[in-house]
Amino acid sequence: MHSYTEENYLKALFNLANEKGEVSANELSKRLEIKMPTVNSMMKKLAEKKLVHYESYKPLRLTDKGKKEAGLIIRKHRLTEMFLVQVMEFGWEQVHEIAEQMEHLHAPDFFEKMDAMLGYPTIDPHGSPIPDKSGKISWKQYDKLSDCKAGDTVKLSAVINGTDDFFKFLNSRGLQLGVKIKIKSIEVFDKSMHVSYLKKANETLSHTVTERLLVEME
Amino acid sequence: MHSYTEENYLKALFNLANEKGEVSANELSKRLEIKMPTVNSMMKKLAEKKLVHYESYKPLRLTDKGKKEAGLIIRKHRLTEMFLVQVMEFGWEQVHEIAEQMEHLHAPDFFEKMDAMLGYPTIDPHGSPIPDKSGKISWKQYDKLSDCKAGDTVKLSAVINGTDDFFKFLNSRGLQLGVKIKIKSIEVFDKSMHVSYLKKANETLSHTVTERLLVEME
DNA sequence: CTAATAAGTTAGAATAATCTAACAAAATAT
DNA sequence: ATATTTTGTTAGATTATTCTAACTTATTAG
Ligand SMILES: [Mn+2]
Ligand SMILES: [Mn+2]
Ligand SMILES: [Mn+2]
Ligand SMILES: [Mn+2]
Repeated sequence: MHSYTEENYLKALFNLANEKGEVSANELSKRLEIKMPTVNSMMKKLAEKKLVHYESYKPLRLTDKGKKEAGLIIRKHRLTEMFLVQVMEFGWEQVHEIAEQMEHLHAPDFFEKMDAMLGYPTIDPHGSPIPDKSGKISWKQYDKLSDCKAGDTVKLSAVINGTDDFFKFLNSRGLQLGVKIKIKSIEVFDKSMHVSYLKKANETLSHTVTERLLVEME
Repeated sequence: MHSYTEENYLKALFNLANEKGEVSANELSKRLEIKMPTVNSMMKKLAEKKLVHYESYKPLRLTDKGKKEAGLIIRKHRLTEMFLVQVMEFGWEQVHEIAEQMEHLHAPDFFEKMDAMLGYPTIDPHGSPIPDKSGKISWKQYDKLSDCKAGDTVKLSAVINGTDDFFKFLNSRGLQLGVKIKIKSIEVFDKSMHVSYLKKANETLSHTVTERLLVEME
């Protein structure tokens, strides 16, 4: 079995690879807030365990085994978040920190039960896909709201880089997953969008916001 | 904050103190399956942190602070067990191992929510008291079934030293908390009891069993 | 009341995870 | 094409948790 520490490295590697393609030791170090030499030796250790491909001065890559392990940890994280929201009635802004700890539990029955209680969900409360039991993720084709044009009508489907503050902002504007948003116009100046949704006829969303909202075209 | 490791020492000290009164380094070492010298240095470390009273060659004692910390960990353990049984429909024999891990989560909101969902329970699924929010435990006055006399009618209120196998044995006999048991006779030879309860007119319980069942007199 | 046994302690070593300082390689900017 | 900066690596140290071997104190049995 892998330690709590090793699991956090795997998960960070997996997430960085999906965000940026290649993963450098430097990015990993920043993401985990752990100094480079520590990361470097951990990479050698994970390479020993056949979880990472490591070659001096080359970008870091997870092996298939590493990807699977990471996927299974992320599965536990996202199932937990879904459980906390659906069953325990937490807000979507409250669940990440708790899931960050619970993802390290070694309790297959517990997560099986969660999964069943939730009806085998495929996305978490923030719209991110839940990896299957073999650790595989199926990515949806979402667009950033910031890449849409005036006149488009879209459905809010996922939130990325969601911090506590950002979720609170979305709550205060009544923005939840599933909400239909109509883009009325876009300011050339600062790329802010004038949109309407639900009972709101005219809301303004800054580029900082629209960049973090993933939508599906209607 | 205390490490996972330190928390397990505190909990073991607390439980041993309640079972046996005084706690020796030797017993603690056996309970935790950690060698004596390791336990010895951990005791010095916990003494530094004012969690344990340590004097060479004297029995170990938790400080008030230590008792409180231990109580709060046990609170999390037992709330978790109750949640797993009541909300997630696990069997009482399945929950201890999961709770053993979850008791170390640092997530006050999570346990608050559990507590509320359960209606602020005072006992766990095995009949053990759940410490309050200040870590205090209120002990109930239970008797061992093995200490009762022929003719007594009692209510099964708690199970001690409950292993997986023991819970499965109780399940197979339909013995749950709350069941009314009438003691028909006791074998002098081996102290086994002939009892009746529910629809069972004549069951035999060995001393090994009756010793682990705590009951209330009717 | 010794002698033997059990319990507790000290010393020294190992592994995991982290750090800082120093050095090497690769990438970037004149 | 060099100089500078950034990135990656190595070396050496630190803290936490554990161990075995050796020694000391306390308890128990004759
Ligand atoms: Mn999350
Ligand atoms: Mn984590
Ligand atoms: Mn338990
Ligand atoms: Mn534990």
